[in-house]
Amino acid sequence: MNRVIPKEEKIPTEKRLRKSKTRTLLFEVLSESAEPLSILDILEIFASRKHHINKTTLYREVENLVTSGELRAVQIDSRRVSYELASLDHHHHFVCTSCDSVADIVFPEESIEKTEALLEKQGIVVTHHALEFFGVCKMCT
Amino acid sequence: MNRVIPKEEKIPTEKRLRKSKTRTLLFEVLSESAEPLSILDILEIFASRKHHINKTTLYREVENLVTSGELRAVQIDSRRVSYELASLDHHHHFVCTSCDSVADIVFPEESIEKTEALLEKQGIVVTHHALEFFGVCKMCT
DNA sequence: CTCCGTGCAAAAGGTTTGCACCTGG
DNA sequence: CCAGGTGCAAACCTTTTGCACGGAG
Repeated sequence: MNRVIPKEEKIPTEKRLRKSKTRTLLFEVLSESAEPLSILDILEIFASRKHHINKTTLYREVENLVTSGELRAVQIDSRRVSYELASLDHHHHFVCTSCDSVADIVFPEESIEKTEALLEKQGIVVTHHALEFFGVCKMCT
Repeated sequence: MNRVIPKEEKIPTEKRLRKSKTRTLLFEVLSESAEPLSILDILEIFASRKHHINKTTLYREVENLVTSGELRAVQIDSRRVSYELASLDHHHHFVCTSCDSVADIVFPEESIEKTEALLEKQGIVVTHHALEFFGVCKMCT
């Protein structure tokens, strides 16, 4: 796992994150995963690796990393939020409604950019967008 | 030939929905609303109209209507699901992360259709998609 | 008379909070 | 030391389930 950690510009409100086994393992697990993981997924994987971690702690850890911009929250399942590395290239998801698997999708962004430009012209600030496709994957048909 | 005696099994037919004050009011409220409503929103509106309705009942009612294809579930807030009339033209949403308001967005579908065709060619069945833009609306800037 | 609509209580399941203690820098 | 990391219990909030009854068709 080779991650470049951006030099901090010492913004007073920002937490300085320390090293911790949990955080290291979290990045490891996320970069090995082909799809975004929910808190409960991560908890399970941690357990299988004999790293005992409290659920609450993990929730807080993940929130820290989302705030600091290292993780991205992804809403795939209406019941739970999943997370992926923010360092991944911008992409979208295909979600199989049968087995809940998730695959990355590349999508030409021009039309999205055009729409965003249109919105900006109306005085709206667009920060990000999400595009998901739903259906049945090859394995499930 | 060992002819199997046909069982009087009910083929899972759809529920026949009866008339009910709740359902009528639900459609009324949803068609008057400019944005998708969550269960709790609806409950509040019902209360303001002096129509007492149990939360559980509403959950079930809405689920029935989603199943029968009259409502569409929309995931805008990670914490709760919202609903809109399925009879609305296909569209997407802009969500203001400051005031949580939602506006409909028209978006050229060609690129999405192209991507869907590509997926179908890979043996994937695409049933639907969702596209949301997030940012700050005019009122909040 | 048979489903569907409804209410109430309680459970379920994901997420957050409060408090206390530990620990890296 | 001190702020961040951690654990535990309990609260919170949305959604689901079980059970019972009444009413439309």
